Amino acid sequence: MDDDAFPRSIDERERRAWFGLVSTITLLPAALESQLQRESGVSLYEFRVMAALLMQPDHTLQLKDLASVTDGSLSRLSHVVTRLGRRGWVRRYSERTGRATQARLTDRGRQKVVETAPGHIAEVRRLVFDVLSAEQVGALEEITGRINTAIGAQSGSSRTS
Amino acid sequence: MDDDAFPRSIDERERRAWFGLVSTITLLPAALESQLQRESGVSLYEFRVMAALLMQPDHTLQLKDLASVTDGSLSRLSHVVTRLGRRGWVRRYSERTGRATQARLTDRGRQKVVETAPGHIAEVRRLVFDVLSAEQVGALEEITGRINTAIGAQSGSSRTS
DNA sequence: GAAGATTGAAAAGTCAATCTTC
DNA sequence: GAAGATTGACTTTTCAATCTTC
Repeated sequence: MDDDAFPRSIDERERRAWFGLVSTITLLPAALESQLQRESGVSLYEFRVMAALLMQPDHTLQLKDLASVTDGSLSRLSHVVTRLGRRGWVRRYSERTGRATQARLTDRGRQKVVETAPGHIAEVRRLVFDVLSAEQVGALEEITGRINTAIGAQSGSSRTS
Repeated sequence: MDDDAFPRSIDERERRAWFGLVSTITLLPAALESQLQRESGVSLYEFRVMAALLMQPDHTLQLKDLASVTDGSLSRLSHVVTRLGRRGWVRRYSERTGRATQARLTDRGRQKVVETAPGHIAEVRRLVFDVLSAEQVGALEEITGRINTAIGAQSGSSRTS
C-alpha cells in the first residue's frame, strides 16, 4: 500500500480520532469567527486580545505577554493592535517606540468586549458544552492541556517572527 | 462584576476546558502548518486536499465533494486547486468551465503527498497521540465527533461563498 | 548584541459578484 | 433559476528586515 497516505505509524482508532480533531480545528475557528463577525464585526483573535486585556486589573498588558496569552505572534498582535487602535478600542501605552510597549483597553473597548461576549459565549456553549457530558468536559480539559504542552515544549513556546 | 468577560453562563470547569480548547484550535494548526511548510513547502490545507485525492481509487474528486471532505469553502478550494495546478500536482479534469469540475492528482502530485505524509504523521503523533492514553484517544474521537456534528447541524453543513 | 516591537511586501483567505450548465 | 465553480478585490496573516533600548 504505497497508495496509503497514512501507513502503519497510526492505527485505526487514532486515525479516526485524528480525522475528528483535524475537522474540529478547522471548523470550530471558522464557526466562531462567523458568529463574531456577523453579530459584532470582530474577529476571534481581536476578541481574544480585548478579552485578555479586560481580564487584567488595569486593562493593560505588555505586547509580549498579550501575544503569549492569545497564542499569537508578536507581529500578528502588533498589526491587530494597530487596527483595534484605529477603531478606538485599544491604545498603545508606552511612548517611545522600541523596547516594551503596553496595550490598554479604552472605555469604548471595554464596552465593546462586554457587549460582544454574551453572543460569543452562547455560541461556544451551543457548539461545545451543550453537546458534551460533564465527564467529557473534564476529559477535554486534560486532553487539550497535554496537547498544548506538547506544542509549547520543544519549539520553546515562544513564537518569533 | 460587569468587568468579567465570562459571566455566569459558563461554569468554572467549562471555562478551563474552553481555554484549553481555544488554545489548541489556535496552536495545533499553526504547529502543523509550520512542520509542513518547513519540511515540504505545503500548507496543511494543501496537504489535506492532496491526501483526500490520494484516498480516492482514481485519485479524482469533484470540487464540491473535495471542499466538503477538507472542510473548506468552494472558493478557497478553487484558489488552492489553481495553485496546486501551477505546481503540477493537481489537474482540473473537466473541460468546460461551469457545472461540475473534477480535480485529479497527477503522478508528481501523488509522489509529493507520499513523500510529505511521513513527516506530517510523525508530527501529529508527537503532538497528539504520544501524549494521550488509549482512553483519551477514544474520548477525543467522541468529543470531536459531537462538536463537528453541532457545527454541521443548523448552519446546514454547507459552506457557501 | 539581543529582547521587544514595528513595518512592508508577499501569500493566503474571505466575500461578493459573476458565469455556466442543468 | 439554482447548483457548481470561478474570479477579483479586499482583508488578514506571515515572513523577513529593521529599529530601538537595555
